[in-house]
Amino acid sequence: MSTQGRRERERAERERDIVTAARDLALAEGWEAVTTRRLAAEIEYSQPVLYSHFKGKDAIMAAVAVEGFAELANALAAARASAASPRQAVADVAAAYVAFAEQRPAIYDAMFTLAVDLPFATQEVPPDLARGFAELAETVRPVAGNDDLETFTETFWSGLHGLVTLMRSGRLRRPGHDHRLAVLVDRFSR
Amino acid sequence: MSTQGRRERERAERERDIVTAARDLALAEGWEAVTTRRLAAEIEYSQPVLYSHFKGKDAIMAAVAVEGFAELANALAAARASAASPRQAVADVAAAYVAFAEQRPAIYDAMFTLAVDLPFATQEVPPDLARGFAELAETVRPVAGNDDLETFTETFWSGLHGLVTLMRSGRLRRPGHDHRLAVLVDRFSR
DNA sequence: AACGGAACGCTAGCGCTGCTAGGATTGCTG
DNA sequence: CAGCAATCCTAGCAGCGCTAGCGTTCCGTT
Repeated sequence: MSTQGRRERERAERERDIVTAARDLALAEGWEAVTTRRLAAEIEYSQPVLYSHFKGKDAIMAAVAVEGFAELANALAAARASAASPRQAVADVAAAYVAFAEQRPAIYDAMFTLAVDLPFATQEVPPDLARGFAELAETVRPVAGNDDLETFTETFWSGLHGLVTLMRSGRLRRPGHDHRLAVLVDRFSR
Repeated sequence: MSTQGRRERERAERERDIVTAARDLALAEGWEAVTTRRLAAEIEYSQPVLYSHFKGKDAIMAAVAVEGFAELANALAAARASAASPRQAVADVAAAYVAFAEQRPAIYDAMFTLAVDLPFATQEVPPDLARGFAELAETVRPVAGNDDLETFTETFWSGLHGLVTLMRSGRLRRPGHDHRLAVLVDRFSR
């Protein structure tokens, strides 16, 4: 009876360990360093155990991404809540978004550039992803003007995403970063 | 005398074959299908031959990317030249950029998401890349207002890049695509 | 014209990847 | 206590990018 309960608990715990190990390893050394062998060594189990929890490496990355969605949503919500004005909120939330991407590049990649087996523009979007998007939408609502809010939000999001990815891959010079962000925010706040 | 000339010619030809094969294969089946073995089979030489031309697979991808820069620059130039007005030019060039990315996703990836061993924000930017950027800059000059032109261009570029990447990875719904592009262009044309 | 040497392209193989089949061990159940 | 079921490990597969080392072919020189 309680034995089964304990085993399920241990199993859930181990699943968390896997995701945590993947996350930490990715943050420290990038996703190319996250191999199933290293992951297995990290949790002190053999490789095949991973596959009794996840369909494959992509699914593990997806799990890390889902964690990231929650973090990002929280960061955006905090930035919006503490903003002095609706206009300032746009700038603050944008800055929070960029800061998140810069501080956790590997997680950002898992969320928005790599793993594709996550549902996005469908019904079954991960709740925390929807929450983050909603935060963004509420933030820009006052400046959306006549544009459809969802479309407007997606476009603003794309701008942020473009800045983040181009800069981190070295396509944009590091300086000027704040200026570009300011231009983006300004153009979407008029 | 002429023997050496012939060999150099053949060698150059073979190098072109490699890049072409890589490009075609990537376009047809994506970069994950482009392996050094398949590439070698395609050009009907053995694998190690590739390494006498390029430092590695990344260098081959970089060569494909450089070809892409020329194509993109041409497409942007054509769109700008045939635009009815400066304002319309912004929309047309943006549409041309997006169309390029959609029609040649693999090449776009090599140019802007994958290969990193290309110089970007330095002195030795590939000429065709600089040309493409210059086209973009000239296009948006009339609408840049007081913003620094280079910064403004980079930001607009980021917006386009964000739209392109998020949509192709399934993060944005396919419909709405034209609307989002319209919003972006509108916001950067005011 | 014959030879020494360099350039060339091949076969074979290394260490790594994600992933899986099969068996041994463990622990619960009747 | 016997039998069964779940669990986890060892071993291995096919594929990856890349390279060492050998055999051949062709060139320049005596």
